[in-house]
Amino acid sequence: MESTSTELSCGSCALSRICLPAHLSARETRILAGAVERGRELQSGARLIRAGARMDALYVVRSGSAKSCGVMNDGEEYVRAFNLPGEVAGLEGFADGHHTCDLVALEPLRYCRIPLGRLERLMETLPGLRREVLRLLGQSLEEAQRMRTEVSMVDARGRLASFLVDLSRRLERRNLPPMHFRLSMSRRDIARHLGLTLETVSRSLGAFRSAGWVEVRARYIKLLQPKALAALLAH
Amino acid sequence: MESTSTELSCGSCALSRICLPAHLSARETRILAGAVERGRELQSGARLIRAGARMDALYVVRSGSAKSCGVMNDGEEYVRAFNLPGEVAGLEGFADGHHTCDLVALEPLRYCRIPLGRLERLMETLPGLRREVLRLLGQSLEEAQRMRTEVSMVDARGRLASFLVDLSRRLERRNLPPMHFRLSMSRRDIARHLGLTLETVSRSLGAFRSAGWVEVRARYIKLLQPKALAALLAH
DNA sequence: CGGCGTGTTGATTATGGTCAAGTTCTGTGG
DNA sequence: CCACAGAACTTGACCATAATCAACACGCCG
Repeated sequence: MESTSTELSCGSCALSRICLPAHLSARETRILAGAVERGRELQSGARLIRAGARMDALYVVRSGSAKSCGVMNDGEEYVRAFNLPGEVAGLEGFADGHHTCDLVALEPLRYCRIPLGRLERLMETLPGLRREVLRLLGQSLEEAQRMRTEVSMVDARGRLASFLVDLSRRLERRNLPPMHFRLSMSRRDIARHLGLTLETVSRSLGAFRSAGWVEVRARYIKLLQPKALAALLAH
Repeated sequence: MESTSTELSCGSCALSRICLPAHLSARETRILAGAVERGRELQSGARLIRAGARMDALYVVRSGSAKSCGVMNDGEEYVRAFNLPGEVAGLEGFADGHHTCDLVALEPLRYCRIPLGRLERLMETLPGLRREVLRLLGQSLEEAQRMRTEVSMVDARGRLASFLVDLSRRLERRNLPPMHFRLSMSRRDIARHLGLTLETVSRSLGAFRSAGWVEVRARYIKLLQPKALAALLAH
């Protein structure tokens, strides 16, 4: 949990428009920055949060990406979410003070950490931060509920299309190329996230490629006709 | 939004152990109660929250039940949640200040309402209320994420069994008979909630009946072997 | 009693899961 | 740099589950 002087503060962080300080005033951002700890770089596969562990902080991805995942009682893995830079993970721990799923790095990962005690104290005095945490939770809730209806109402290709389009949109917000990117997660992870098998993910990608909507080479994806993909959502 | 003197205050409400005041001190409960408005009785089918409307309050079911629902772009209805007495609805509105789904009464419904402005002001001074709202959001998030993995990993009977067992558990918390109850929602609503068709719900119920696990007469359900139902979740 | 909404049951079909065989990618060590 | 091994991915054949289409029964209202 070292913090060197060369590290960015929230105010000057490239992610400040996307991350927690998004709607905070300059003063609030400065105060929040004082509570943020910067973690050392983790390697791929490292576990930042463990299911069952006491929730002691919020974690924010600074660079790299992660998956929020766990195992069902039958041993099958599930993937609740993928986390890109600027996204906050571990919010579900507010339910009872314990995390219910793991947070695992998908590639070399840097992160920030906001100890819960300090967060609670800051929320007492910073109304903007209070609103922001509520907004984050509301957003995660809305997202989870939307995903749930999608999994139950949309077919395999529609779900994969939605996943790709959503990913593209999130990359765009981060000023990363939205039409040509590398998937940091395996087909299996995508499948577990969308409630499919990896074979179906593979086949659906193949169908998109045959239709000329995407170019696929291993984990590199190029969206050629995002509108055609988005149209699959209408069913 | 009338409030008569015969109405219960939060402190003496039978739901106080389940509802928002669950983890508040007596003092905090008393202060919260001052902010709570009691709505008049709505009839079945009435819409308490409309998708797209500005979020102006939190709503709590006091008696009766409701569904949180909406329509997909293809016109199909989906059901995000059913709300029992003591449960808070509309939390997803924290995302951007607007509701994304309707809240519809399934039977004659009474409710409480906490205007957002007053809630925010109270959260400034009541740390317990702050924690409680975060807990509620965390719980809804955890629930939505759990449901999502369930819809994608568990088969039709497993999902229906889970639904019945969960309903039973929630009724028990409210000191209502957990083994013999009336479903306030139609088969269609259950199907839309679980990502199934109403035929599949009907057939699965039929299978449970044949197995001797439940008694079904119209909307009246009697759980005979809840353990057998719960065992379906292991898959 | 009649009519409609709600629910049940049956026959058929289609989507995606399962099992299996191969191919490509990636990283490692000679 | 190449050879190799193991993982990740693709593709195919077959099958099971639940969706669809359809007919019918029940229950609740007038």
